[in-house]
Amino acid sequence: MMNGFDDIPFFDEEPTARPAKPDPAPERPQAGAIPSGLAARAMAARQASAPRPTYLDGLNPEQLRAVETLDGPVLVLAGAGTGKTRVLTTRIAHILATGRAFPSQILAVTFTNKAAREMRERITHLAGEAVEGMPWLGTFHSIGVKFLRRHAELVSLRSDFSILDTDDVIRLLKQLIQAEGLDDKRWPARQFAQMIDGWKNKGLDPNQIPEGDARAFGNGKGRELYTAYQNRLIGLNACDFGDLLQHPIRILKNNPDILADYQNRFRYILVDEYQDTNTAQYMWLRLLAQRPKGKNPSPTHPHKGAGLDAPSTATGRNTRLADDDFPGSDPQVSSLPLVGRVGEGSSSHVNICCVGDDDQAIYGWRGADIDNILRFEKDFPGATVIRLECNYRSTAHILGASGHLIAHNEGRLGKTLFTERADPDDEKVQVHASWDSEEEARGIGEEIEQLQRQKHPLNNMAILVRASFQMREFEDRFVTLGLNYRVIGGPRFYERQEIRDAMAYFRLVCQPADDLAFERIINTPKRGLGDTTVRHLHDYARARDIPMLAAAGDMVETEELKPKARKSLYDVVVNFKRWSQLLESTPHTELAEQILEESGYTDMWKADKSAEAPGRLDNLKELIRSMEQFESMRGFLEHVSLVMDAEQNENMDAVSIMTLHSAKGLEFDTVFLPGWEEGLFPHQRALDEGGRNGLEEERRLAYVGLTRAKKRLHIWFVSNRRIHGLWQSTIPSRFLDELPEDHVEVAEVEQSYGGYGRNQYGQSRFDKQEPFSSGYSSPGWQRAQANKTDATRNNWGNRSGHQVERIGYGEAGPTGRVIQGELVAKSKVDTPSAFSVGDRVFHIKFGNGNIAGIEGNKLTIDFDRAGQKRVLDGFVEKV
DNA sequence: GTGTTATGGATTTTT
DNA sequence: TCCATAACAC
Repeated sequence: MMNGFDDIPFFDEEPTARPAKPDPAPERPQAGAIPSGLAARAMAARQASAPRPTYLDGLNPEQLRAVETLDGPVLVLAGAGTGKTRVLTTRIAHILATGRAFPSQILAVTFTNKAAREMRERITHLAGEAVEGMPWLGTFHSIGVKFLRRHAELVSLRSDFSILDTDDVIRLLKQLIQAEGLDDKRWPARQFAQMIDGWKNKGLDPNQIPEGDARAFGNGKGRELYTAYQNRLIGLNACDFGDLLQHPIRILKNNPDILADYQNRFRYILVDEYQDTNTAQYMWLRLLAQRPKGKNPSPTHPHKGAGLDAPSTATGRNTRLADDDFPGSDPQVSSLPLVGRVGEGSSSHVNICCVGDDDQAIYGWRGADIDNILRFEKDFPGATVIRLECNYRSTAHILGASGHLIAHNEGRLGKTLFTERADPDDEKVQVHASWDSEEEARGIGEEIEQLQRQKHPLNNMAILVRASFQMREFEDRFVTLGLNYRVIGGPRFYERQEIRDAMAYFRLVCQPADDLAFERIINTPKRGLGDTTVRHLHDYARARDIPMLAAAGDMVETEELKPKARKSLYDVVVNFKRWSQLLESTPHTELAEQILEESGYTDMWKADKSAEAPGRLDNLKELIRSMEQFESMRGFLEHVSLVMDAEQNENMDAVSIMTLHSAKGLEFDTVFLPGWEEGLFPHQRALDEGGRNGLEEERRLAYVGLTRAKKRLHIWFVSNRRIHGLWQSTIPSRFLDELPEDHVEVAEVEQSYGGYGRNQYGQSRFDKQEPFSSGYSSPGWQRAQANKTDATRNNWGNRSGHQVERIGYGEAGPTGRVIQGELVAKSKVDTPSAFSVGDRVFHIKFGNGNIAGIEGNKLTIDFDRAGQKRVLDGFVEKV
């Protein structure tokens, strides 16, 4: 099987020693010419006798080493809360300050826009304005776009290509699937979109995908469909997200001169969150991090004498370096006097610095390959590996608990975090048991209110859940309590229907070939242009290989359409023609408003009587407002396609609710982790689909959760949870067993709730809870343990009495406890229910009742006290 | 061409 | 249970 990067040579293929570089004596800056900020500090740094620059103050020895080891490959293993971002930003400041590179010669990649933004801000803070000229600081995707806009023609695109989001992609794929004569229900476009995404994450084009993969979809037509999709994208002058990396890789591979150009340009490469890189990103990095081949234009000092602040110091010019002014291309720059210690960075290795934490790799499911970080030293021979293990975030208890948990994973690079903080008042990690998710939400609400009474800001608290369905219960509870909360993640501004519709109008005006935009809005608002008309247009356009808008322009001249549709379509065509003409002459916000007005789009929502309509109109206004910050409509569209998020209201004091995934990188004084039950966390599907690796990723996710907390960490689990409308009894997460006793205690269960079901139908397992300090010996805990083995049979997705596959480590873990039932396979067989209608049964949560109906293994039961509920048959017993 | 009922599926998510 | 999407009737 081709892996797509056989032809990328390794770094050490060219072991030739670099020529000796000039090492000019630093010049003394001229009095009065000293600019503020970075340059001044840089100059100070350059003087042998001068004290070390202030931006290095306060770094610990490892951090300092990570900042100052500028030559050759460096892997910084930065544990949670060890100052990763600080190292990264200081390192860049240091490179700039020592004059080793221009801002435009540094490639710094992140995964999210947020991380890129933060990095830019912090470098600016450290280094002053010079960094605003860092054109190659951004996400993999934004850098990919920038590259691709320049070289689009090499992959048959025009530089004004549009970027499709997942929604567009799915609609397009659906068309293609139907065009192949396949049943789009049997072969869902959504699933195929994920497959394509997976292939692109691995850097595979249609010819390279494994035969098995190709056959697995669409009656064996996977490869044809993928090919057709790529062709269609070119036809649409569009890219999907994967292409933003795929196309650049292809361009770099096929054009050695371009590759060499960029290899020369990027003197320093920095990568954030390296553990999350996928294969394609790895390939791209590896291409760029190679030594230029062949006719090497003196890589040692490609820009003679171009120390960073040479221009700014000497002339005051160029404090903001434009995109293209990398040294050598600008005679003014390259003729400036030699100032910095240029060329010192040269060695036999490339200056790539990757920062990451293998213990926080939680994106395997979307193509991230944790092996990239585990393999670093092999990939980059002679690499310096620096471990940041001093944690500045959490208490010793939190650190102890999380470290103990993550130690259960195999295949780690291995770090042990420590803290210098030792406060006897720090509380241990608390584990709370509750009866069901409602009580869980109540309990956490109480705790929050308690903290609030002690004047702790809500902004410093967060609830981190495994799956987003868990959020609702908290929201409901907080609404009744009148407690401010903020949901992070969730549906985003630019994904709202009205925003996407409006954007489709704008897209079509800027890019008349954007058929997907055309199809989205041609009948929005309703114009009587339904499926049949669209199909006509589609066929016409396909037959002549022209965009649909153009086809519409043609067809209104013919008699093919019914008069009504024809008139309607004519109006649309004329409108778009007019708007396109106004594009250059009218201010873009004005034009945007005009488009939404004249198309009848805003009227559509004004006429809508539903509750959401006014909100949607507000959103449209907000959209126009946010356009103001951009120079043109095109610039705005580009921004939106890459930056899908819009900032939240941060002025309000509110508890944050989010998934564990979106919590990565954040920290809070108090963190609540609800839902630590088998099946939910670790999630059953992760176990089913990912096996041991899946479990380890779940454990890393748990580790991420634990390490978000600075002072207080409260973990909760429930005995009963409703999943897909069915009540199921649950058992505590195995991760709870993996927490060390000396840092954890079981919180007292407050009796005040008197929740329904609790004392009526028997005691909760944790009613008589004793703290962990007495060992895991409390009756409740023992019962839970007993239940655990027992309940494995009745576990999620498992039907009563089915066979259970046990794959254990077999060995005692660090707790000294044997982990059993490591993975619980999902049963696929539906055995007929052993119950019949009318049977009298007992359920642990709802008590006694009579079976009213049976569908497979799902029972509908009329309970004496709880009313009618649906439960799985495994959770009731005959009485 | 549009409004209403059935069906099925239901981690995690960035760009 | 609950949501989105899809087939169906008007």
